[in-house]
Amino acid sequence: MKTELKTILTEAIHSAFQTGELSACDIPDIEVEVPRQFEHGDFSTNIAMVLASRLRTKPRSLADIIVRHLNDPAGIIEKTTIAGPGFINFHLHAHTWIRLIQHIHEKAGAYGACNIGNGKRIQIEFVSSNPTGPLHVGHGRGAAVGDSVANILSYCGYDVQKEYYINDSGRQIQTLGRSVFLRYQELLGETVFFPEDCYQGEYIRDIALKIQPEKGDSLLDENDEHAITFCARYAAAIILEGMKQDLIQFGVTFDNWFSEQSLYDSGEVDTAIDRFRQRGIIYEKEGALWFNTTAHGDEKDRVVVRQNRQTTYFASDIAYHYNKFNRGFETVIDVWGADHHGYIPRIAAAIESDGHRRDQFQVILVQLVNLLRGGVQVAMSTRAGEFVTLKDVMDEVGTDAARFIFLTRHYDSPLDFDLDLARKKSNENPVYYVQYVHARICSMFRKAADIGIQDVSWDDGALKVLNTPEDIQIIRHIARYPEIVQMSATHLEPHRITYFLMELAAAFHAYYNKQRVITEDVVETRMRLILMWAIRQVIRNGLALLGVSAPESM
RNA sequence: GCGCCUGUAGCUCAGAUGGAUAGAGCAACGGACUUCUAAUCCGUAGGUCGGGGGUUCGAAUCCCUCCAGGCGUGCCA
Repeated sequence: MKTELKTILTEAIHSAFQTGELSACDIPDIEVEVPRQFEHGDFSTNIAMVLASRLRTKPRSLADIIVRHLNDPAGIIEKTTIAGPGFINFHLHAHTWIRLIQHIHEKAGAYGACNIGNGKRIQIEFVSSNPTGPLHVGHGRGAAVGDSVANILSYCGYDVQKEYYINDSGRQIQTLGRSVFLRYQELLGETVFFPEDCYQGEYIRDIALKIQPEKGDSLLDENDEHAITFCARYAAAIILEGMKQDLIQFGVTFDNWFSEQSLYDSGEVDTAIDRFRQRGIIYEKEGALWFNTTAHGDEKDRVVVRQNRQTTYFASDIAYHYNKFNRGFETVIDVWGADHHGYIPRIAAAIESDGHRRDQFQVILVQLVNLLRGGVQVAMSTRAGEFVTLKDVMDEVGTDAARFIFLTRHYDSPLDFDLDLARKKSNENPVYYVQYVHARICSMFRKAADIGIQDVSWDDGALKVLNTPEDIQIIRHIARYPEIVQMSATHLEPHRITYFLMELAAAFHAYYNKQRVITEDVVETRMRLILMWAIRQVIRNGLALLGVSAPESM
């Protein structure tokens, strides 16, 4: 609709150029938007005001000229007015709106999809939790955001790959091995000192318990280093498997699981270091190897290889991101916890040093989640092993509620996750509020089938029935959906869809209370059902992008 | 100290990438079920968009500055 109006406007301006009523100039991007006020019409444009400053004339008289040159061959506009400082407001014919329903019927599951991605290959890496403990709610938010962004991007024509980066190398894994080994020794009756920097959680004991029947007490005879390495691998595998199961329950699957260790095994870390070293980007100082990240705006250079010859995580991250781009992705998105934001400049520096543009690397920083129960914050401490896991939350409130609530905030804003609210089956719970729309419409269709109405495909008769103010209002609402999807794709912001759905749900429930759908008038009923069908489709499409189910009944 | 993020109704948050009279949910108050699912709806009340400057026809939105909060600032992960 907007594009049609833009075309009409562009032609009108050109036409005015030709008659000399406007002196020719470059036409800026024409903005057409939905006004806040209903009286301001269905769409409005500020083009006259923008042009006025260029042509140094009065916006209102300019608007007047443009309006006189408007040509609307398809007859979509009912009337055009000039208002305020120079807005041109368009009021569309009811049938223009109702025709949109036909469009939705044709597009169905693809209504809202677009091709702004044009097949561009894009990778999104998320969760990527170290396999040293179960996923907690914070990871859940990252998973919900990452998965939904991936859905949205592929819906908008991008070729998306979802990847999980497994930090299965380095000190944390060593610590994991040590923790498990200590618990294992403890289990076999040895008195051990369990240090504070080891993983305190009960799950460490559970893993040790699994090793015992397999290995007996034989690990005690091996040297500690071997035993710890064994425990580390064993534990990481179990934990990783658990995370995969949790993610499956959460409805998140990955296209690829990428191991950090593999970067060392394949020599890619060394290769990356050598390559940058040859180019002088990595240099030696005080016995360590440094990456010249300040050249790309970082505060200070960062160490890649320490004095003791051990590599830092930055080293493997350089190799990892190099590897990503080598796989042909045009854009790479990382989803991180907001506490890692200090890491962006150095990764960006590494990527730029490889000859990629800064905008080919995007980071979504997800703020933390506060769990609330009874209005009180649930204490969480990873260190002490006291945390509520993602699985706990899913089991308690369900995956739909969890996913939806994780997406009810901009990722940049901390999220209060109210467990009591999430479990509640009432209008206070936004998940049910939206899902209820779908269930209600499904119920109508069951009712309609009972009285013999089966076929609800588009019919031109709808043009005569769906023209009440209530109908037009809700059609205007669903008309905005494709733009919302596009915006959330370009901004990587799934919450826009969440909000859209909540608003659409409100509009539907209001409609439902005001306008009866199933009546004795079979023809009218069928026409109204055509609209209901479209609304249900939009709800379904939106929920799908969020990874939330659309139940037939509740 | 420096950097990033945040500051909008009593509370939790949206705000179309500069538009017209700033919105929603919760909480408060008053209403609506012999009705396609009341898991719903309608109404009332609530604001110095943290403060102050600037940019322009026009600012919650962009720039500067100050204040408050969060996070970061390792040869940690």
